[in-house]
Amino acid sequence: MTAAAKRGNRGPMRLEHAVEALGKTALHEALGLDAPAVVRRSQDEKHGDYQLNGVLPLAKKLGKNPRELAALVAEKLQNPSIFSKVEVAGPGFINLKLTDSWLAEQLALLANDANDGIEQVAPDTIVVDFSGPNIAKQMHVGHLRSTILGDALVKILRAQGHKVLGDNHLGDWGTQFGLLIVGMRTFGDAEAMKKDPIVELERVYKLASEAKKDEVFANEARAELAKLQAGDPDNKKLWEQFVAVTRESLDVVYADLGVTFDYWLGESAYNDALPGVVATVKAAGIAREDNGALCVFFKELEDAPKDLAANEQPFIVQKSDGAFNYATTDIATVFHRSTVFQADRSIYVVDNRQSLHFKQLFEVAKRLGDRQKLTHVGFGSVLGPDGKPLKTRDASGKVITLKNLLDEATETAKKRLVEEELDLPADELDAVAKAVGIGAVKYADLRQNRLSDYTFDWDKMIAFRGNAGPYLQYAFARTQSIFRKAEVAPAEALKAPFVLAEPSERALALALLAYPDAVAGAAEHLEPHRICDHLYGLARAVASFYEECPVLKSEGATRASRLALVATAGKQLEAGLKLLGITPIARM
RNA sequence: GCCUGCGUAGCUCAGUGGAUAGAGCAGCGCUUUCCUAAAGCGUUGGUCGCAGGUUCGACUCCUGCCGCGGGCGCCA
Repeated sequence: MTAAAKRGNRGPMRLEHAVEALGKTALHEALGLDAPAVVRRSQDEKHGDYQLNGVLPLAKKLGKNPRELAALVAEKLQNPSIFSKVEVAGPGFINLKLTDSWLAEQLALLANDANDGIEQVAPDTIVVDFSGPNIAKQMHVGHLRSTILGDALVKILRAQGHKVLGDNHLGDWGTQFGLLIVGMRTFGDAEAMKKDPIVELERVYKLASEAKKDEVFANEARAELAKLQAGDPDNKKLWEQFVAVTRESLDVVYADLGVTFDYWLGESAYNDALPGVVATVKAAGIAREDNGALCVFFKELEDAPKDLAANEQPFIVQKSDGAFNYATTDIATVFHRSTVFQADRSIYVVDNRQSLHFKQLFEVAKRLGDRQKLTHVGFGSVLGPDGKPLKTRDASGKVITLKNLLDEATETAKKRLVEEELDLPADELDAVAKAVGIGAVKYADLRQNRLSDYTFDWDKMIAFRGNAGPYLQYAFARTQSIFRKAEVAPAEALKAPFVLAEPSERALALALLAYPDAVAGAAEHLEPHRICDHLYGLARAVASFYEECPVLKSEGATRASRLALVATAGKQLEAGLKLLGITPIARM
């Protein structure tokens, strides 16, 4: 039984699914076969609300005239309580217009649904691995994508009913610590370390990275790393200090962003498991030694995926000096998620540049018997206005740390709020400014397809105009403003029957009813920007509705219905913003 | 060289094999005695990189080419 069937007629449905199902039934009745109805929203409203495209490929297959076939199907679709118009058009499309009363009925289900209409699925345990910053570095704009995307994905999957574990897989182990230890001894400034430890760590790390070109320095670093990994107490103490200092600076940014994790299992958490991983890989017979390192060569394996086999690049599980690397750690992490977390799926929200590594990792994990569904959610790089990878300083020499960006966005929002001279209580000003500023930064990142590179434009990001975070917050605030004046609680208003008379009321209803499909699409493709698109469309529908339909000045059933529309829109904007990790504000 | 991603309006970007390819910004014009103008309405703007192919139908799928980026041995 499907989730929708289980729910019976008590909960709302995904509208597109519902129409698809009606279409499928009609195809079956008319032609005696099962085929997808291929239902899509109409691009142009003069073609109706939805169109059924499935007849055309069938006509080809059956060798029949598509328009005649479409006419047969259209006949079976006749149902005056659901469709006000069923029309064969063009080469064999069937245009469908839904009745106002059926829309109103569906809308009432949606408005009063506990999950805002989001389809509840059979729950999986899903680990979302995101953010994963490195020790000794401040977060910069490049870290935003993984953090924001991952956080949104956690929330979206949770909203579907999954058990989701957010895991921050910190880069807290490995070669860089040898460098840091020697670097601190050579270049460290105790005063600076007290004053602004993360900045000092970063400075020292940069110097050490330069200095490692010198063989003596590099050897020293390797020796200190070996000591650390062997459990040397002095080095362990230093390592702990580096991690703690970094963690402090990270916590400030995560607090600003409102991002939390269920686990902080960095690379160091898997140290003890690494020898076992190597043993397992050896036992599976998929690796061999090459130049002293233990490597998996995919072109030597049976049935290896073509792109992996075509690549010379081996997957190195143990280095020639016997040490382990990130491949080893990542395999251990996969095992941990399977055995300890009982995860059905793991999702890695990591830069596209690591896509080969993840393909290799997933293939190896499969060959080692892991049964999780492993997915790499990649994303493009952050580019500067010149189209090149973003510098850590902008043209004016300003350091683009994430903290600086968030602070400036908040400042700009605050300035704007003061200028507007709204009736905002003074004690709310800072919180609202923060919600607006940070919401703008998050939305600017989330609204784009994650795969494309991202052109970072500081000014645009804090312009707060058009398709931007503050516009959505503004749309929500306006809905709440109406209820303050109406002196009715939105939850009460929702209970009124919907009357869809004006075109903008109908358009708003259609926009609202598309939410469950948008969330399902975002979850299926792991693309939060689908929710951004939906919410922006909804906010526009609400704005147009305000122009055409006075709410408070209307009367009787019309007023009650309009209040219900505003309440439903407000509820959905609020829920949708929360899925994106953006704070809805009742007053701005 | 091999692998991989991208190329859509002046700029930044959407676009499930379907009808006349859409937004925002920028430009031009209009709307505030009216529930928040961070808004609304209108308008200008396109060889969907190029060439083939598959298809009733291609921005979408396939092949080749051009252009830009990323990855390519012990960093992560």
